[in-house]
Amino acid sequence: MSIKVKVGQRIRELRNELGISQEALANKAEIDRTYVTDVENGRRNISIENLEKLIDALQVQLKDFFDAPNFIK
Amino acid sequence: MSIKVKVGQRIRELRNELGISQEALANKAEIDRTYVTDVENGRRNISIENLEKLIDALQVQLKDFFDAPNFIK
DNA sequence: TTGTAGACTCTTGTCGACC
DNA sequence: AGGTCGACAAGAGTCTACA
Repeated sequence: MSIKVKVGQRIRELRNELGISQEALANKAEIDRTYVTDVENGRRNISIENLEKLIDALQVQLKDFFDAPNFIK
Repeated sequence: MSIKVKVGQRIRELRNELGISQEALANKAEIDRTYVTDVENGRRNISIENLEKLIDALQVQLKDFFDAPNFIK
């Protein structure tokens, strides 16, 4: 499975834990809502700057974002 | 300090620990050497796919790459 | 609320060359 | 070995609109 898909799944997982909509997350992170949809569905190769914004908005540390079974090799 | 700069510093740190050149790292990760230079110097907003390639080539886990003082908030 | 599509701008990422 | 430049194709990221 590609890293894009794994990142998308992890974002969706954390967003659901927070109980907020894609639009609310996009607003918090100050990025486009339709772009969040694409990222969650593994269709975009997100840059580190936008990934950091999303992870901040999800209120986790970068290292904890990647501390999930999917990311371990 | 921007995430681009932090990522660049961390890549350089880990590359130096491995004792390999930018060119050797670029070859291992299958990305362009001049691009590695720019990334290490914090001038490029790298995508998750290329960042994963570099981190693989540096032989660390994603979560360990981001488990450094610079990245903790 | 989420997903998709189209059109758009600007940057990523590659490559060759030179220092 | 590392840094920079210039040119380029490809893709990131935005926005409007509609289902």
